[in-house]
Amino acid sequence: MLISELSKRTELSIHTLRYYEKYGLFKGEVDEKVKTNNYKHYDESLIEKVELIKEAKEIGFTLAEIKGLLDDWYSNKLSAEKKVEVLNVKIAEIDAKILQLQQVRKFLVDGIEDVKRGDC
Amino acid sequence: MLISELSKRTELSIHTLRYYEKYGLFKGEVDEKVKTNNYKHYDESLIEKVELIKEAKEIGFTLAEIKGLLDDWYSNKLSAEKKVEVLNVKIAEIDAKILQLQQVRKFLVDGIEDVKRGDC
DNA sequence: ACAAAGTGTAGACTATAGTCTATACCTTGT
DNA sequence: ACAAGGTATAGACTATAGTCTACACTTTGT
Repeated sequence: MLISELSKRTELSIHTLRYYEKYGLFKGEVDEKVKTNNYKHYDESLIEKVELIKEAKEIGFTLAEIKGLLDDWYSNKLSAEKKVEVLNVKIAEIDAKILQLQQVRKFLVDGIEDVKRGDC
Repeated sequence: MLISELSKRTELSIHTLRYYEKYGLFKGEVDEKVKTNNYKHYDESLIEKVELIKEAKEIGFTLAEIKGLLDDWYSNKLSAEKKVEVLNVKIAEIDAKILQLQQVRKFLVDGIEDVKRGDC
């Protein structure tokens, strides 16, 4: 698919997608058979990858971190053990974030109790 | 306490604290009895408030959102019902974030399974 | 009394992550 | 064939959240 379809299906602007591509989060392929243009084609599987990027961003990972993870993942320079290790580090980071969220959540729930008791 | 103590105890730089103060997240009080300077004094209770700001930031709230919440909270313009409502909205946002984290976590855990099965 | 360290303000600078504009070329429908 | 719309690239611009510098004044230790 071309950039506009990718944009529609991922609900990211063409600008943002190009920014991500230039950043190195993914890349499209120019059809070598076509000499008249250099339109880039994006694979069906990219949809899922972009969705993951979106999720990762929303939960607070930076583009640099996401790129690092994707690079490691698709490099084939990493052994299976290393890949598992990389993933476990990220899982630990996520668990830490979940804990923080639960702390702030508790703070807010306590706040509601205070209000209901008239302490505020 | 003065700014340097606040900085040490919150582990935020003086620059950042001044930025937050100027942003309106909190404010120090100038001692009216002292005419020679306009050093600002910060209340003991601010430590906890700043910690909350730090937590909220880390879990992805922007300064604008945090300011909105704090303003509502300390405004006394809100009825108890409104306050509870505001808090419930934030709790719902946090729950959504936790769900997202769990989704990405699952993705990574599945990734580990793939690696272990040799799919990657 | 003097130097060193603390405080306040303003404004410049940086990094991250876009977002937009201009320009030029290409494709498609009629 | 031609207008309308799609694509690529480069570079300018924006917003958020700091971070740093310069300058002036104040406080404190010796």
